[in-house]
Amino acid sequence: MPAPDSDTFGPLLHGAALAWRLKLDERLKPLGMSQAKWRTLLHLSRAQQPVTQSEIAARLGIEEPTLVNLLHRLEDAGWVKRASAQHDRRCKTVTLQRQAQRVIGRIDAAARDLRHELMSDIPRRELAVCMSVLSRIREKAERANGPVNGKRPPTSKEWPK
Amino acid sequence: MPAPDSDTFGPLLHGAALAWRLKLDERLKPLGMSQAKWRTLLHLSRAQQPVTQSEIAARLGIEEPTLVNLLHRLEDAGWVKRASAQHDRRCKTVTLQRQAQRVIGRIDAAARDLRHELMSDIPRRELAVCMSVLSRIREKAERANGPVNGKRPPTSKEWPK
DNA sequence: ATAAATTAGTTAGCATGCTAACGAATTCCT
DNA sequence: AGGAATTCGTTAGCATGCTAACTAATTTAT
Repeated sequence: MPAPDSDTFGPLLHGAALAWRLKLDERLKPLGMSQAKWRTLLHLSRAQQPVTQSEIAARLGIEEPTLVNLLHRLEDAGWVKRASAQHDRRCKTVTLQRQAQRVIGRIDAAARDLRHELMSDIPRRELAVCMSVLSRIREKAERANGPVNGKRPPTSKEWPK
Repeated sequence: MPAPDSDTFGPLLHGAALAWRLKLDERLKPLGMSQAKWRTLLHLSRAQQPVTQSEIAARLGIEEPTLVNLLHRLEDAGWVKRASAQHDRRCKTVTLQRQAQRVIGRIDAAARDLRHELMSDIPRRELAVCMSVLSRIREKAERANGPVNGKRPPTSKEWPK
């Protein structure tokens, strides 16, 4: 027996992540936002340079085809605009429309508020232990031997939360 | 400043949960399994009585329409069978086919192996701290005030992992 | 210089989740 | 008993992820 409660760690980890995500989604819904959308907008707002689609996909940890769909919806909703890049006609640069600039502050604030609500009264020492455990688990899960093939997931996702 | 690394806890939590799930999915893929499917099969295998669809949905933490689709795929693949219940003609009971019984042991073993690989060399005291932090966060995320409406998520999901 | 390889974006098709709206069966109330 | 409310399962339609296979453009290598 490695650890007393090892059998419930999985559900707990997934439950905590799920509850966090659902709560933020819930709060951002009135802004017409969903996780996929606001993550994309936040990333764009932080970029100094115009960004290409593959850069965004890599940063968000999703595949390009997934991003294409997402950008279509964001474009239809008037949040972003795509244009061909001059230096490389294969690329398209994605930029925020004016109205998107306005909501980004609200998205940021909601994420920050939630983070504080969820973690403010947890002693930082415990938080540090928890984070170190999670790091090791993520690390191992990303490197663990595959089933038969040695396939590897795309090493860690970014979460601008 | 509540905690030094509070800004990266969100990404870390989600990254760890994601990496864990991806790894298990990866290992079960050769069995023709995906998370949604093996979770359903595991639940059925543990039920003593025949189970109705709404019971399964509640246990898995998904909505009924979602389950309908999933059961269609499981039925097409020959894993489960549906039949109308006698006591209540609105209900259908779901039962495992013989071939499903055979893979359940393998699913269980894969989940157990992974759990041990990921957590075996983490000191149990640290694990306990981590779990207690995650519990508090999940708890709060599930109870935190909604955005405008007082909507509540369905309080914690089951993970037979 | 030009054929081969690579890269960026797209489309097609699937898996997994959701909400809304509905039909059929059952239960509840008077 | 009989109409109203509830419950179970379904369909329809959307959001978000994936892989595979394609086009167009650029870079690399001969």
